[in-house]
Amino acid sequence: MKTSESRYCKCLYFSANALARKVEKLAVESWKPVDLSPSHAYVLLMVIEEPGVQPGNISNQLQLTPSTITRLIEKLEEKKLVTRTSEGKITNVYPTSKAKQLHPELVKCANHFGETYTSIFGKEESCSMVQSISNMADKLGV
Amino acid sequence: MKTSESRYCKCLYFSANALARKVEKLAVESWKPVDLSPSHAYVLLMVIEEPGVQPGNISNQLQLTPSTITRLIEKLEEKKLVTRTSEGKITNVYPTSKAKQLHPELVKCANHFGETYTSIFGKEESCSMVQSISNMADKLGV
DNA sequence: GGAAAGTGTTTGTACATACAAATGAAATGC
DNA sequence: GCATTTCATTTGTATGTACAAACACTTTCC
Repeated sequence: MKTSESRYCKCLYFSANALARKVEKLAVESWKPVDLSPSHAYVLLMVIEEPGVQPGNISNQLQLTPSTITRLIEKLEEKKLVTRTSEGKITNVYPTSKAKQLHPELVKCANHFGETYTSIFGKEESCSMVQSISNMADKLGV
Repeated sequence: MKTSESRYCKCLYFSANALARKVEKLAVESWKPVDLSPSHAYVLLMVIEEPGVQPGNISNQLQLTPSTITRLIEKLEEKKLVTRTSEGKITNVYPTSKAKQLHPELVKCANHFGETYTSIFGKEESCSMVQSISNMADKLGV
């Protein structure tokens, strides 16, 4: 069933959620090769590309709450992909060598994801829509 | 932090999710007066406006899986807002009188929600964005 | 220098949703 | 007319995320 066949498609509530869920599905598929969920994968990417990065920083970049980041990091720690060290009130997260080895694969998945939706929507369209969507999110405030 | 300040804002994954989460927050706020979550409220609206509607139909319109609809209906049943009757393999959902009394209030909340985001984005912009977002969701298939 | 306010992180808990499998009923095929 | 497939719904279970409170450390200010 197409979203546009729904009486409720005219409501931002459903369209925004429907889009997010479908994008999520696509993303999950893209990251299957590394056996990580999209969120875990992006956290790991950040940690690899900026070793020692702090949870609060990840939280800001990924637009997820600090508690969510803690949970994501816990999982990555279980998988021996990152380690945490605490000094004082701040925590630093570092990639393990296992994670570093995985880096190229992660990048490949990220690219694949991007290419998939770009090929569906077209290049211009993709960029402008992502831009507009980010803009809307911003306007809706913190 | 604005979405646009994130390095990852250029990725559809984050922008779509960030938007959905912020819209969700706004919607939750709008439906506080009737003490229902947005999804519950929309299911209830459908049931009131189309008494006897079937879960599968609700599922299609609201773009949520059948199991999710079952859960939403269960909650509404607990709250004495709907009743279910099964004949054969099909189930019909009916509003209680309590629910019917609530109808005007529900409509008010729905309108308030719509007006809120329209006033934030502007009328044209709102419509065209909802349209584009629905379109994108459609293009992402099933 | 000690109390109060602030900051970064984690923990407890709750909710929305999905997927997969189970159920129960109807339709189809041979 | 029974076996098989299909369909609508429900149940069991898992995941992703958030909020609120707790914690641990820092900074500020008198």
